[in-house]
Amino acid sequence: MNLKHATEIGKCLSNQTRFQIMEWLKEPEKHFPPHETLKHFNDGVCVTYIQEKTGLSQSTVSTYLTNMEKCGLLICTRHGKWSYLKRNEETIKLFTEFLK
Amino acid sequence: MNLKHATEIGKCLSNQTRFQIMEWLKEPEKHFPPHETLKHFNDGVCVTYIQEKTGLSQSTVSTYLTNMEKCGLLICTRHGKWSYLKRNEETIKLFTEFLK
DNA sequence: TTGACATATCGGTAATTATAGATATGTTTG
DNA sequence: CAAACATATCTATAATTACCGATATGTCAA
Repeated sequence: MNLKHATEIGKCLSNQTRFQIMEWLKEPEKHFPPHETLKHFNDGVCVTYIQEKTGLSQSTVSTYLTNMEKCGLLICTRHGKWSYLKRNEETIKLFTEFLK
Repeated sequence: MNLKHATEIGKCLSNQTRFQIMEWLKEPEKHFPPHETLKHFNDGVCVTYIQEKTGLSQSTVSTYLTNMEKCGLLICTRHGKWSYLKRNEETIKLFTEFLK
């Protein structure tokens, strides 16, 4: 973790919807309906569910999630036509340790 | 700490200069010259020193610091005509705990 | 292969933020 | 009180980000 990387993460956390997504993903089963094909949330939540919950457009949320993945806040796993997102606790830890 | 407050902090940390200030203030004696009137850095560093180190204008840095104080990232102590800024470790802790 | 669906990217406009200079406020000192 | 100095606030413009609709890409299932 360096200053530039940490600032990129700061940018992601500078928007209430994006920060909210990070919070929702702490407990997916609490905030999202179960997926049709997957029985668990091991790889997180699909883009559509997140998008619907935010109330923003598909393109906006897709861009959010892409950037959040780029800076390492989220991990994206593809299963068929779905992309599942989960928190990257490793990066979160590095970020918080860098800050304090 | 709630989502709105955490996002305000995120905004402060979304700019490289502001994040840098947080880092400098971890070890003031390492990054700033000693003050003329105060022998220690117990209350942090004066605005002028921070401003000079950033290379940005006085008004810009003053606004940065004001906002960083408003969201609780910094503590401002006035000594005569100088304002001294130091990190607010309490808020930083609450923020990092909220995120993880 | 084609249609349906999930996600990503592009291109544009509105909103917000960055940043500075000018000016105001508050404090010390002569 | 007046001058000098430290900091804060105001006003304006440039740069960036927010957000959407349209379109492209990728995948599955018939």
